[in-house]
Amino acid sequence: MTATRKVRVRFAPSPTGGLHLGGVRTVLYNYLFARRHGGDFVLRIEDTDQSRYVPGAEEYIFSCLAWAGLEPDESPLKPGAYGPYRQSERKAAGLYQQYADQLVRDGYAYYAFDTPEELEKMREQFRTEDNPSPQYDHNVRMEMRNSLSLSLEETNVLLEKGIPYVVRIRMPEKETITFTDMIRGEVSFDAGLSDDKVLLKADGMPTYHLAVVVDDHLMEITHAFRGEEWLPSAPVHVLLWKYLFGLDKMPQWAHLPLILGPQGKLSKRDGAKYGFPVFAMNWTDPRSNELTEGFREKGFLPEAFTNLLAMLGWNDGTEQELFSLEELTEKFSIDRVHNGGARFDYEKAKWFNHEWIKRVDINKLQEAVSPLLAEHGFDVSDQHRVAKVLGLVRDRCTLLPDFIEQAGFFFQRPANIDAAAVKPKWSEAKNLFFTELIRNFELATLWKAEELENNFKEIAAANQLKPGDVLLPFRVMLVGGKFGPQVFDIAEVLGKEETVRRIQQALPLFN
RNA sequence: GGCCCGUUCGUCUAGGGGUUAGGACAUCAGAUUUUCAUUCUGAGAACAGGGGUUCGAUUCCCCUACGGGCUACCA
Repeated sequence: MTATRKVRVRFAPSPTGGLHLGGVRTVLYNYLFARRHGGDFVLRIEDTDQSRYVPGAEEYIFSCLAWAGLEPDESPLKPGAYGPYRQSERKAAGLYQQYADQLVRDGYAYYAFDTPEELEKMREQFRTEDNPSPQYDHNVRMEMRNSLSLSLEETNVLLEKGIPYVVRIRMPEKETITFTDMIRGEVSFDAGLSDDKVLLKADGMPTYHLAVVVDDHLMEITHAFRGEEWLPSAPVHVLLWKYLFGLDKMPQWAHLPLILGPQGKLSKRDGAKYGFPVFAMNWTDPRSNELTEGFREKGFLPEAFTNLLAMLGWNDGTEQELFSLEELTEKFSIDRVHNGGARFDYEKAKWFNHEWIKRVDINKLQEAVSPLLAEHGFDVSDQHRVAKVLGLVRDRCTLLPDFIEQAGFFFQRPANIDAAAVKPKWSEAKNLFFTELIRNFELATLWKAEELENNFKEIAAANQLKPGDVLLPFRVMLVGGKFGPQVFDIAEVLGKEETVRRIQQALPLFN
């Protein structure tokens, strides 16, 4: 690793469906690392499996990153000097075949002509209780149909006849592969235990194994982050680097701990099962029409989302837990990433969101909440007023949709008045009080919370009532129920006319 | 089955040879807010087990257990 190389990292999702928590966290760590080191963050689309192509999945990934504020420096949408950024296009440009050929030529890989049926037959044949999943490895490769077991002539005949083939890596029988992972330190594998992975498929497409090495090289990637589930195939990649480009050029690997669900690796199924989102945004599978909920639609702020993701496996060594993206950029370091998998805790996730709703810039809050309010038919044309309302109720909202309930009465007269909360303690004195209050309010010239409260208390005293006796009825009149912020603040925002009208309309319900 | 990774309160984690093992979420109990939420205070709650190494291990090493991942012409 030459220290002088510019840091370049990449996130390489396959566009096969929604983008889940773990994926976004990988993006986040990539992004943070790139920013921290003045490097580039590249988004590369791993669409080498045509059979798994899902329309819309790619666009969906772009939107998720945009929403989370984790925009790449280079991507299919924003090509840099290392394009194309889709592997299907890179394949079309002939980028992979030559390396597969080179490997075969050098004896590190071979052609294999086995059909899927033959492979299945082999697995069945060798499957025992002790070996439930037989591999295509050095133990069996000489019994299969490939350029190792066949003579050169036989191989050439098959090749000339156009018999479909794949290129497989020839894993060395006795070799220990060791490399240093940024998170785990030194890890080593016995190469002979791994199977001869397919590098190039029969359709000419590379598999992930070939593509990731070739592309990381061509794109000059210096640090490669990915989930821990990739660790077992890392020796294949290391070997490929050694054969093709040299270990000194290999990026530094960092295998991120997994994000676990209630049981095992977090899956989209967990979301529906336990009632929390697992994708960044809502995703509807175009085939099954099945909807998987996203954090955005559930009502999370992007600030909270990135914050909680960052804390799932990383901390800065202090007791601070609330970090803006800017702060994270400043403080993130890969060696403070925890090794163990982290179980996702939705309760804590909500806490993060609550905190961010309380502290985020009011303009950003407005941006996120106004559309929601508008959707519910509330008039949000007066943005100044909306800001005031949000400021008043934000403390009591954990998820964005909570604003509908918490702020709704500012925009719409309550449909139901909780008279039952008031009636048992209602009295003629109170009725008189409110009649007088209406008169007083109608004449008010200064419509300010403080002023209103003073008037309110004076009138109460004049009627031999304690303010507390009439505060709750007043609240119920304005809000409809026993909730909401300071009642005089509410009255101020509601305005004179509306406040008076609500008192007038509710009063008969208590008598 | 094989291989790999991991293991501190229920959860996310700090710490690291000698600490009352710290914080946060959640839970419970109080206080404040004449609504609710916020806020505040407090409580209970953890080093998986066994061997070493050491004057001393939660911390270092080994084994076991447990958890997880991988074991496709998927990524």
